[in-house]
Amino acid sequence: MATPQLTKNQTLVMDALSHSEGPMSAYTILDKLRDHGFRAPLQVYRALDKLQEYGMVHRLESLNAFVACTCPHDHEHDHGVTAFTICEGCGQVTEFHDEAIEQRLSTLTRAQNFKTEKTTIEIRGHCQSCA
Amino acid sequence: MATPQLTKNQTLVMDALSHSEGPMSAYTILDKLRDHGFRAPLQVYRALDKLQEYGMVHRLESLNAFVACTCPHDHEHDHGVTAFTICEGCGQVTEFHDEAIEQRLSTLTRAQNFKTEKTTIEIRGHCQSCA
DNA sequence: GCAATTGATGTAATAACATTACATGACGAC
DNA sequence: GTCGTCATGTAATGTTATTACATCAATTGC
Repeated sequence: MATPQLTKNQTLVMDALSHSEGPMSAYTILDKLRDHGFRAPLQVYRALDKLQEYGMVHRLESLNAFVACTCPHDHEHDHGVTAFTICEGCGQVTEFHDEAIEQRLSTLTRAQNFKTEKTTIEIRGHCQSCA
Repeated sequence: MATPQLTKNQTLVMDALSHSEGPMSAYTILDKLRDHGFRAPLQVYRALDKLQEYGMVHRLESLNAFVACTCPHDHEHDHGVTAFTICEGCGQVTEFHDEAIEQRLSTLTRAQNFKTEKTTIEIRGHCQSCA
């Protein structure tokens, strides 16, 4: 999907996430953006929905939080399955992609005639520094 | 981990989940168990925590819901990584395990010196009937 | 026996996350 | 200009999860 011009709110949310060290909850983003006129959760959720649609933001299901995509490419093509390691110590999140896993999952879902729409892979643990 | 004798509340929650077609939220479980004396969310969450610890229940992060483990074995040994397909149509959840994926993830996390504690794999889509 | 500890339970209150409903404004197509 | 569409603003509410504190039962050590 081609990334369209972002709206004002989408830009604000994207910037907040980009400049953050780690993942942020919707309400944390809201608080960061109060100075910029944000008043209600919905403003954040609406922007996040679009940004996810554009592939610029990922939702971490196990944290109820959001991160900017760290993928070096632009977002004009699909990157397939996205996986994350999430450090319980420092909160660091690392995004990665792996063709082999993607293939294998595809084989397995195909075997049960399952039509995949979205795949979530999240690995909780401790990073090298926090082990 | 050897499965200990379940307490009264744990048994009630486990039975509720076992007899359910699909995943249930904590609050849905609570409602089902009002007749059995449950009054507060915490009673459910405490039981669920233990049941997950014993490997008898899995949490579906992308649904904020819980399912009984469908693994045919008893729960006295680790089954490694658990993955799920989740149908958006009928709500059916299928649990599966795959050695190849486990190996591959292990290799990848090892490469970043990441110590895995819990792995979440959830595939949202449509099952054969609902496609 | 009987403190002391541990683990399960009960209850209330609150925190954290997310959505519904409805109103308004900006802008291009026609 | 008016219609349709999309972004926005605001309030209210719904859903999920935790904190804090009190009680009770079983076990241990003395």
